[in-house]
Amino acid sequence: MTVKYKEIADCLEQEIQNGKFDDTKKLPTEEELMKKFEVSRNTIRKAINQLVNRGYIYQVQGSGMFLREQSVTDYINLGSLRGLTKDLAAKEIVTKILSVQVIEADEEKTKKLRCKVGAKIYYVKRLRIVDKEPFSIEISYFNKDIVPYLNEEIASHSIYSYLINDLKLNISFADKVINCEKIKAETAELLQVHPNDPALIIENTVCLANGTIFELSKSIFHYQKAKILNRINFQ
Amino acid sequence: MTVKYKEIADCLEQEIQNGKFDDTKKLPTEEELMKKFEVSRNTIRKAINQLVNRGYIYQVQGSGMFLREQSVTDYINLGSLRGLTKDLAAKEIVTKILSVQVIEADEEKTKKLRCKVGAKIYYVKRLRIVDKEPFSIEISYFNKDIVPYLNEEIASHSIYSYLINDLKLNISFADKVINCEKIKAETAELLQVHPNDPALIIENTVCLANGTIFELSKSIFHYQKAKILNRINFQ
DNA sequence: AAGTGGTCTAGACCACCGT
DNA sequence: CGGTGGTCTAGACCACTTC
Repeated sequence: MTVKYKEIADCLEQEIQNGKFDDTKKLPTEEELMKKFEVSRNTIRKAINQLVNRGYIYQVQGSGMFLREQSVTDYINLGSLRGLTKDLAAKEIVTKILSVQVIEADEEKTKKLRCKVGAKIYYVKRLRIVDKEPFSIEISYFNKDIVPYLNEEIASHSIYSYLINDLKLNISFADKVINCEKIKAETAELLQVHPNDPALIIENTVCLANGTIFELSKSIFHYQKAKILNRINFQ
Repeated sequence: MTVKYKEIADCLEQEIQNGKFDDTKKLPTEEELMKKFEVSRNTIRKAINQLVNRGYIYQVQGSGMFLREQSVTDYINLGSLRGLTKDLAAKEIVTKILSVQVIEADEEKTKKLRCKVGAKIYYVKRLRIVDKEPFSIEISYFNKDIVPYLNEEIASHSIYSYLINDLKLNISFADKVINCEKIKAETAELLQVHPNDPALIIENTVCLANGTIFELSKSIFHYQKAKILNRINFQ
């Protein structure tokens, strides 16, 4: 991960977050950045491209690179694959474990996780509490071939930190399907809403860099508390 | 728009959609594509990058480029900025105009559209009907400086086709905020659901390449019919 | 006309996958 | 080990914005 363009992107991201360009809303030119970081133009452009994709800036040909409006806190960031802990870093997040166990894949899980019937998978159900109020229910299934170990201790913090930093998993891409439904009675009770109230749902299929599916998850959000932000660029 | 890498990306996209690589689920190597299209490696890689961002393929270092699982046509594609007509191309879409008029910006619109108080803006309210059933209500506000003309005729087809192909607007990026709410009585009636049923909401702020905001919109979707798909890549 | 981003080339070397 | 993608460089020319 010691790659020049990512280091530059992370550095600039930090500077943006620290408000370094807030007065002009404008970044240095590509030439200036080339000199500052002592790299070629393509490397600068690749770093810049990261910031564009992360939703921080936009580029105007002939004019420059400018900050995008609005802070990104308080929203679930659909574009990141980092989990709630990172999205809502400014808030206090408590996780209550409802279940962590190894189960055998039934036919549906086999199909969705693309594993064999009877393969071992981790089943994790958690209640996420944000600023002391119930925020979401998260039900996850992990392929045990890829996530060989998991326990309540790990699940009560950030599973994604564990997967990335400890297991060194190379998480690469995901499909996310969003819809809304009437909430079921048992879930409603956990989220402290009424049965048949709305619920915002995100279903996730997450893959490693080699294309292997390693996680399925379903998150059910409190309809008054969860807002999803997605910044997109036309291509 | 006659740019090599985009032409190559569009060509490969077409081939993917035509099922050309369905047997192996694998694309030709970069070298093969360089020869086929007679361009440099960087240009091929830029084209490939488009396909990755559009959610068609993933790359595995040392191994090759592979198709992602088929994206179904029944989803609203959050990553595109093309409007419902393109997202649900396989379906019959009918648009019923509820209102098209020029209004003056109030304080709230002024702030969100970043225009002057009293500036002229188009207000468009439409009911979208998919396969003969009510699907969504779309309320849009366009800055009249940028969209000088609009009428029922245009609004009853694809506004985005008009903006891109006729007005030659350079639509570039957008913020999308998704949440869900209890639906209000008047909207419920239009979508043929019950008051207080769930509603899936997408609020959109859309910008041109130079950063100007030109559209605000709010789409209220039928909770049982709308599903949003988002394909993301970890960066 | 000067400044700044967008496209494209040619070539080098590295990192990872599979045999 | 050969094949294949990932990173990086140096330089050229084009397109758009701004003055």
